[in-house]
Amino acid sequence: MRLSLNKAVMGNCIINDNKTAIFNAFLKTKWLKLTWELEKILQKIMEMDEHFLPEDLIQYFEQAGNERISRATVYRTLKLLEEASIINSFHINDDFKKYERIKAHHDHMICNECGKIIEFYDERLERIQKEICDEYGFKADSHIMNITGKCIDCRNKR
Amino acid sequence: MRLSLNKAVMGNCIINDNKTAIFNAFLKTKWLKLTWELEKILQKIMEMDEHFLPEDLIQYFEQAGNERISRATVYRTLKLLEEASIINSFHINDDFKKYERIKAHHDHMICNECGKIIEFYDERLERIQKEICDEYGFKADSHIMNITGKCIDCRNKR
DNA sequence: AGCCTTATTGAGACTGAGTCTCAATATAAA
DNA sequence: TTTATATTGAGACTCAGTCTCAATAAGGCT
Ligand SMILES: [Mn+2]
Ligand SMILES: [Mn+2]
Ligand SMILES: [Zn+2]
Ligand SMILES: [Zn+2]
Repeated sequence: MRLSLNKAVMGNCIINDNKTAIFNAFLKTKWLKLTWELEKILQKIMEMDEHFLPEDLIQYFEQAGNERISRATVYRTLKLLEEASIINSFHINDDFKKYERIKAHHDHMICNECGKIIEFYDERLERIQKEICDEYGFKADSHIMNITGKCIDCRNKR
Repeated sequence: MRLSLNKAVMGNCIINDNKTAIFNAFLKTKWLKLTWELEKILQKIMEMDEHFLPEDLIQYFEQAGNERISRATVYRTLKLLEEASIINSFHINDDFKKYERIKAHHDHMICNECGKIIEFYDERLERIQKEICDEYGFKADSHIMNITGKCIDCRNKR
């Protein structure tokens, strides 16, 4: 199914949805075009669980009743959204790449018993990281910090 | 090629090589057997670059002139060595899983221009992580912290 | 040293996440 | 509306990693 980006759709997204406007601005800088598919994918990401797999989106857009978008387009769009700093990706252990919407920067604790992901942010950690980078003359542009172990709930079970 | 684990080989490895002894002890706890292949793989890892890919080992053991060990065995052995805490794995960005020998714990800065990996260790970082985990009642058993950006050499080129 | 149970090996088939191709189609700027 | 350029989807493809299974090796026991 191919729909055109008519005024009604534009009215929903470009005017009212901040994220779509940001994404469109990003696309313009690279002479890329905003399509109906990109909008739908971004919209779906916004209503989904914060941490998701590409496969989650692919399945959604394969389900009868939902708009159909191909796996190729889903992957292409995820790359663009990451470049546009709207989403973020990271690996948990051996598994696949996971994505999350970018809100404020945070790090992760991952329970290897129940799989729960706890987000935290600590100013001291960030400051010290900055100091260490300065010592090495390293200009950081991002970092990932994942702590794995056992969450409080799983520890209490027993 | 299949060789038996004769006394000469044992003499080289089990008696003299601390790591092989440790690995063997680990294997015993799981009723697994120490084979000539496992020894060769561990030995090769010890003489290789500190950060390596499974594919590096596979290629080595496929080269004419070297002992032949299958890709299945390489992958199986890497898993065992990781379980035995002799090696460690982590992801850099989108890429594959990388392994490294475990020495002392350290974190990584990764230059996304030249690919260089800088290792560092900072007591303050570790202490604060511990404090944060305590706050959440989270029992950490490991963490990965990778900072990506531009190293000093790449910054000076220009 | 030899027996015997159990674990390991390698060839190659297989899986599945992610990429690529290309003709048909949509976008956006003029 | 026209036109140049970007995007899409179907499905082939890649390739890291896993699995299968018959042949073989390890090592505990006597
Ligand atoms: Mn998160
Ligand atoms: Mn390292
Ligand atoms: Zn848990
Ligand atoms: Zn560099």
